[in-house]
Amino acid sequence: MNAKHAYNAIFKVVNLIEQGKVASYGQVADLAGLPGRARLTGKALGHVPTGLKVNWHRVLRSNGQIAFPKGSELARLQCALLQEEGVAVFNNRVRMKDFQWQPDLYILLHELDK
DNA sequence: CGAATGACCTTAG
DNA sequence: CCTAAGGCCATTC
Repeated sequence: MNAKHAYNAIFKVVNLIEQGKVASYGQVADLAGLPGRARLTGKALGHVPTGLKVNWHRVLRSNGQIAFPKGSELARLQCALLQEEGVAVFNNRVRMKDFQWQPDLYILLHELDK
């Protein structure tokens, strides 16, 4: 599997995350068939092809923290986007217990197997 | 081609 | 709560 396919798989998984829910980089990597490559997820989200819409703001660190330094432009943006979707963000962080995405395995297999 | 660099993770202290 | 260390690996320099 080359990098291009990996990126596609990642984008696909990220776009499957439902509104009002969040997932971690590692979780996305796993579901995309890239176990142990959480960093690649971050890499991918940092190089989204222009014109392609990706729900990057629903992806957080495994502990629920936003991956950007607090106060940075991107952090503020991600915060705002999440709150618009009903996800409570406190001090640059989300309570994973309350908002973590529970993937629908049926849809997941159906979507990724093509 | 080797070294540095990340939108990371987990465990241990 | 925090730091440190070890693992991961595509991309860039």
